[in-house]
This record gives sequence, structure tokens and C-alpha cells, in this order.
Amino acid sequence: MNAPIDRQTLTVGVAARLREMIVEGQLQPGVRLNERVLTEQLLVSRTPLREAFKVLAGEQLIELQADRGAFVKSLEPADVAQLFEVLGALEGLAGELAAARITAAELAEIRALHFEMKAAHARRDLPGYFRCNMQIHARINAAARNTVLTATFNALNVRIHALRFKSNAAKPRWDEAIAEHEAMLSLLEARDGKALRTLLESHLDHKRESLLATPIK
Amino acid sequence: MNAPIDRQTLTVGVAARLREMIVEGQLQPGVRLNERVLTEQLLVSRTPLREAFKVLAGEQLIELQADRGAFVKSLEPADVAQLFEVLGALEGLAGELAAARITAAELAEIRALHFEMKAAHARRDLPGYFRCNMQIHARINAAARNTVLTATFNALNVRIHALRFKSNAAKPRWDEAIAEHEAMLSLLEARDGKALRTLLESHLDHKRESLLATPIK
DNA sequence: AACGCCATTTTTGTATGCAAAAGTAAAATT
DNA sequence: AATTTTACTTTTGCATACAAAAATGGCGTT
Repeated sequence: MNAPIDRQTLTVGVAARLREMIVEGQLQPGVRLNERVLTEQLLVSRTPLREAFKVLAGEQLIELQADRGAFVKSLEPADVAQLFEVLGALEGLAGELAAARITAAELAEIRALHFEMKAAHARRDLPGYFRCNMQIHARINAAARNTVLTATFNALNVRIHALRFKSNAAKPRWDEAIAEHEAMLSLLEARDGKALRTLLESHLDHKRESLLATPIK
Repeated sequence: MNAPIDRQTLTVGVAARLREMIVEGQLQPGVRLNERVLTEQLLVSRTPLREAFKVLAGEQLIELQADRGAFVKSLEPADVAQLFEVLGALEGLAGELAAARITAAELAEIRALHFEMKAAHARRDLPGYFRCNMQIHARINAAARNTVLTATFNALNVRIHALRFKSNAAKPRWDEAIAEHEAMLSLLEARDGKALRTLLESHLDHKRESLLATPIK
């Protein structure tokens, strides 16, 4: 009666590794992914590597050109703007749904994370701050109880992550962000979905502005 | 000086064919995609077939299980509800952006399509009606000038299409839909993005209701 | 008849082979 | 000298080969 543990296939492992390399900037935008080089580097044959290429192409992280190979996609400012427009709408939806569906326990956990984030802020712990921040948004997304929404959001968000690493860990808009998060919490507690939605949309807008304001490397 | 015409690779051809077969219900939800059978049927080797599997898995049309094969995903009512929640937000965003960015020419074309749709409605031409309807929504999406939005929307919409074929060409909510489309046009002309957004969100909601109301096959 | 066990077949995951396309750089032509 | 041609190398697209995992089915046990 043992649950069928699904063995991880080489393809997904390679895809994960490549994704990481792209997001962390180890594979720079525009560069061509040479199959021979990567097979030697990752110690796999061309078959799982090429299958991983298809996966990453689906995520829009790379572009495939017939007979010419795979290239890391570059994020133009226009792309970033478009991504944030969509992410804003999705995050807004997540907030609205979460306000209607979140449980008391989930809300308590978010409240706890919020204070943890403020603590990190107080001691100028940037990584800690980012981790809490991300967690809070992830929890709101989870509380929306819509896996399609979560998956769609994450798929688009990955592309932004590549930027995060480039814009030298963008000095965050500490104070404004904290204030917005305070407001988010009150609206969640008040179950005011509409207002939360609006707030989250502008929250994303501000995020975009601060990201685009910093010199992209 | 000839433009570099990009040869279509077998993988994308196979992926397109399989996508079609799934959406048209030729490959029913839940069935396993046997590689040998499909290679014989499509006259390609396993390599491009398996690469196509990865593409379709990225689109959530199939599910891959290690050492067990590929299965056509089934759309549970819960999935449909979630999809429509997200599609509503995306379509709303498209409307809001379109209201701000649409050109007079684009608006004129949509107006023309609207009358064409009414004509199809008048002569009870269901396929024509659907075609115009789809075109109108596609044009609004295009007018939003956000390729990320368009791509995201289409990716999710494909999954719904599989349903369309099953719910025996769901008798449309002719009259309500037409009325809503009339309102859409006026709001577009008035450049009232906020209102258009709200309208489109409820428009999608109604679509979902009529789709879920019909006995799924 | 229901269940478990083992041999056989089928199917998948991965590596490799081969041909065509693309890239490269030296020789030939203008 | 600049450009084209051509021989050669590299790289990709696809097919196939091989091994491990999973499915199948007969057999015996209960």
C-alpha cells in the first residue's frame, strides 16, 4: 500500500538546473546554449538536455530556433512592463479571492510573517526581509485556493526573478512596502476583497517602478 | 538578403497535431498516450514525439509520470471554475488596457465584427457566430498591446476549448451575450476602461455558468 | 474464486549514431 | 582589398539501440 513515489526523471532535473542558471544570471540573456558543452557540464546525454530545452522554452526562459539552437531570452523593459501588468492583475485577483476564502489560521500565519518581516527590516536583514515578503505573497496566493492562478503567477514571476539578481539586489522601498503590507493585513482581516485587490495592483505597480528605476546592471 | 525563414521542426508539428487531437476530443481525458502507437500513427520517431510531450505538459494538456507515460489531463469542474476566475481577471485587464490603447481603426474593425456577429445570430449561424465572437475577443486582446497577456490568456484558453467540443457546442446565451457585447462596444468607444473591465469579468462569469450548466457530454 | 509469485513482454528513459544544416576560414575570383 | 567560392568542422534534428522499470499473464497456493 506504499504510495507511488514518482522517480524524478533526468529531464526535469536538467530543466531545474538550467532554470536556476538562467535566473541566477549564470547564463546571460542572449547567449546560445551549446548542447555539447552543456552535456559535458551536466554529465547527461543530449536527449534529456534537449527535452529540458522544450520545457524551458514553454516557460519563455529560452527561445528555440530550428537548426540554430537555444538562446537565453533577454527581458526588455517593454517585457518587464507587460509582465507586471499581468502580474498585477493576477495578484489582485489572488487578494480578492483570499479575502473571501482565507482561514483564521492562515491569516494568523501571515500576521506572524508580517512581524517577522518587520523584525528583519529593523535589523536591516535584507535576505530575511525578502524571504518573509515572498512568503507573505505566497501565502495570500495559497489562500486564494486557485492552483491555476498560483501556477500562472509563478510561471510569470520566474521571468522577473532573473532581473532581481541583475538589478543589484535592488534596494527595496522598505518603508512604503511595509506600510502597504500593513494595509494589506487590515484589508484581509476586514475581508475587504475589492479594496485588497486595488491595493495589491498598485503594490505591484510600485514594485515595478522601483525595479525599473534601478540601473539594470 | 532573403529573410531567414525558420524551418518548422518536427517536434512543434507533432505538438500541434496532438494539441488538436486533445482539444477536439479525439484523445479523451485520462487516456494514456502510447509512444509506439503514436509514432506509427504520426510517422515520426520517438524523439520528436517525446519532445512534443514536454511541450504539451507545459501547457497542462497532458501529465507526465516517470516510467509510466503521458496521460491526457481531465478537466474537473473545479479546474474549470479556477480557469475562469483567472481568465476573467485577464480578460478584464485586456479590456482596461484596450480602452486606453485601442486605435480608431481597430475599434472600427471590432464594430464591423460585431455587426457580422449579429448577422450570424439573425440567421442562426452558430459557427459564424462563434467565429465572430472569438475574433472580437481576440481583437480586444490585441488592442491591449501586451503580448504576455495575450500569450497567457491563450495558454489557459486552450484548456477550455477541449470542453467546448464536449459540451455539445453549448447552445449559446445568444441574447444576453449580444447585449453584453453591445455594452462592451460602447464602453470601448467611451474609453471607460474601469467599467469595461468589470463588464468583461462578469461576461466571463456568465460564459462559465452557461458552460457548466450544460451537461458535460 | 481470490491472491500472490514468477517468467515474459511491453514500455519508458537515456545514450548514441547518422545525415542535413549552419558556421568557419582559407583559397579563388573580381 | 573586397567578395565569392569551396572545403572542412561543428552543431543540430531525428532515428535507433539498449537497459531498466512497469505491465501482463500463467501458475500454483490457499
